[in-house]
Amino acid sequence: MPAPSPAPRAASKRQPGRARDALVAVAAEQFNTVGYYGTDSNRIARAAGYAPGTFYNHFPNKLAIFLEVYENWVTWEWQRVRETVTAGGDLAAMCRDLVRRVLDHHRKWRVFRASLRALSDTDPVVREARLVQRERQLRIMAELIALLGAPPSSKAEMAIVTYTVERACDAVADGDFEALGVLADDVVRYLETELLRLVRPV
Amino acid sequence: MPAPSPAPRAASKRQPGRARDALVAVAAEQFNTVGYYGTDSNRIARAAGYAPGTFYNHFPNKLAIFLEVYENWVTWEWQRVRETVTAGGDLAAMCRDLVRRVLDHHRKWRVFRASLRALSDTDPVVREARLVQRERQLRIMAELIALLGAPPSSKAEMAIVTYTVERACDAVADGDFEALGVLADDVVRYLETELLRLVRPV
Amino acid sequence: MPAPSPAPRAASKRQPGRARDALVAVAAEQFNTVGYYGTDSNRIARAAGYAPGTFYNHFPNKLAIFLEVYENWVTWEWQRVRETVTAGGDLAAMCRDLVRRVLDHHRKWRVFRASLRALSDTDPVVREARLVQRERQLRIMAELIALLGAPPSSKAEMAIVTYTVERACDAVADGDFEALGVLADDVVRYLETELLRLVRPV
Amino acid sequence: MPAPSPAPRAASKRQPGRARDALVAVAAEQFNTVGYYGTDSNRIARAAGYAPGTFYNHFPNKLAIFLEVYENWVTWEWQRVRETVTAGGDLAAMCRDLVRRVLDHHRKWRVFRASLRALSDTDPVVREARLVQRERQLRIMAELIALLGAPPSSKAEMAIVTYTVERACDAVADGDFEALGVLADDVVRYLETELLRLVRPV
DNA sequence: AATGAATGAGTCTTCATTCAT
DNA sequence: AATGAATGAAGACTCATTCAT
Repeated sequence: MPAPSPAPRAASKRQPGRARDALVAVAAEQFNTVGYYGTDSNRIARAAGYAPGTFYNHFPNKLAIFLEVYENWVTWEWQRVRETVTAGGDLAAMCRDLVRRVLDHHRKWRVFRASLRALSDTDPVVREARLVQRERQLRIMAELIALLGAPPSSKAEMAIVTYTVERACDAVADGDFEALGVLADDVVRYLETELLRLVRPV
Repeated sequence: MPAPSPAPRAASKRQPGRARDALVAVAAEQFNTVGYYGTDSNRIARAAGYAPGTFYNHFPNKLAIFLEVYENWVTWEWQRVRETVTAGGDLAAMCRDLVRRVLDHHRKWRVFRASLRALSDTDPVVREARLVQRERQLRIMAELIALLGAPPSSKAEMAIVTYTVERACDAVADGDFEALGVLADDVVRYLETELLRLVRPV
Repeated sequence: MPAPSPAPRAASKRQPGRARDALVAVAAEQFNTVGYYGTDSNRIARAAGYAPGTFYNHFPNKLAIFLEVYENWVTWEWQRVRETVTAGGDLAAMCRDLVRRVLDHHRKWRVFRASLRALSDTDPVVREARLVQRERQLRIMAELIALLGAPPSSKAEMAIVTYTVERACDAVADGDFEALGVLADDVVRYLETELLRLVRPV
Repeated sequence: MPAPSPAPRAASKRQPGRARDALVAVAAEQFNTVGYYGTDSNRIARAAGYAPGTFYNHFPNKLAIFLEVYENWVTWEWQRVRETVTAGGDLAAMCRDLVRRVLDHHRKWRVFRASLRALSDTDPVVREARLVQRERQLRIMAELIALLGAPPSSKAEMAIVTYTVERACDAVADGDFEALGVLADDVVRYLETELLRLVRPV
């Protein structure tokens, strides 16, 4: 029995797609600040400049926007990877650049990734979404390896490298190594080597 | 941490330490079933055979019991590792056994580990606790390596192997590899090799 | 993520069963004032002198307390019927008294009955509960008829009379007849006759 | 009220009255499926092939369309009754036919009638509307009785029969009798007899 | 006449935590 | 040590209604 409400506001907001984008942007920022459970859908809407109800005009529930943020995140990451790869140049330098960029991305999205990892172990929907994104990443990886003229790697190899790099980046981003008195540089070098091995042409 | 035991009968109450143990056992099981946020402190108490208030006679808050479960978890894991190492025998066989056991442990505590990973990225208290346990693990690892007569490894090396094994085990436990059509056996072999490299005497 | 809350209040309230009774009483009154959909669980609790959460310590949801009010309602009604029947005396006078009392009861619970009727056509749980209460009423009716020495009626007869009386009482209570310019007395006389026919010994 | 027709194609829009009819048809179907409170005005519009705003171009609020559905319902019911009566023939056969048709109608609109009954006990506007329709029904009834050459009945008599038939039909439609193990046939025969008594010429 | 994005108060429900007994 | 009724702030989600276009 919702009571009648007054009319909507700002005319500036009536552009279609505007609200959805604003919502996703704010959600990404919130998830990356206070985590999934610390984020409240009403706050996302308010912070984006809308009323709570607007959120549910664009997403069926909180999880849906989280999944959308996730998909965007993967897209962003691989766009940067592709940029680096297509820029060409020395292989070793490229690997260095790659690791640096991926690391930056993980560093920036530390808390969001924490939530993602946590949820995918608890929520079947997130788990499924993650699998989908992983497949996507493997496909892109294979494509980029081919682009470099390297021999195709086995799915197992690629999967292991993907997980290793990802986890290591998360760890560096989380400051785990640093906190343990280990130079992150050592880890970075390790990752660069692993990558180089993967993309080195015969 | 012994496997969760059934809730104590009324008759078994009022024995010192009894309630606390029962609560921790039930909490471990709950965290490993529905995750941290899915676990209800009242429910822990009830499932253990006590009233909600009793929970707070033994733990200041929900996080405290989670941390206790975590510490128990680490203790238990390394007890098994130590057993395997001290049993002696062929190095390669030992590594195989080690990986298998650790894998089993992660598999069994899959959901709990998911929550732990998630929380440590969001909650500073959990993060701190995790660091403490990591140091502990590194110390135990160095000790066991020495026990085997292998040359001491760098902290970086050990940390990397620790993270790699841990993440890989989590991934296998989560069925990630399986879902991707990659045989987990390949991963297992990879881990065995990494371990062997670490503990091999000069 | 509910925030920690301060301690409970009034010591006078800690008597077990007290809260539940107060909640049911207030709920009955609310349902009978603004209907099921107009009643809010937080308001029930507050009006009973408790916090919102207390409601859910006693009932799983709003429907549950509605059902409890319903069951109580039936119990009250038939207690009054039984009183009248066991009081003995002239059959015709008894029927007059019966109709008057049932009518009073329906008049008093007009709005609640409106909600009950509406819900039982929409909600399968309420529908089921209603059937259960109907059976109960039929059993009591048969028992009372036997008590009066009247020959047993068929289930069909009793069911029809039950429905007729019930609907007619609802209609009178709702003021339908009155509003139509028909004297409610005519209806009442009709019901008395029907009842008398049912309970008249051979 | 003709049976709800499928939502109009885009091509059929912009014809005067078209939208209003489509909205009413969909609303009737929705009210009869999920009840008044289960029906969403936005959904009515969408299902009819229009945007939410269009709904409020044709009706001031949700209640208004409900009332319109109700009026249509009554009109339709009495059209069928009139058809049967004017068809002439044997009185007893006619009464049988009448009861069957009214029963069918109630059966088909079971859930809608449930909502109507509920609302009229809670909402004064619906209550008023119902009274208006009742008067209308009584007028039609008197007219039809005269048509049959039967002596005029008292308003009380007609009102009682109207209520009885209505409630009994609702009960049969709801399956109440069936659920109680009573053959609906018995009820039907009872209603036929009551009707016959009403329309039988001296 | 139609649109549809936006509104926002309202409502149910949860659960970590307290404290008088 | 144990109890368990009570707390109450928080948060997800709904939906009748509006209005600028």
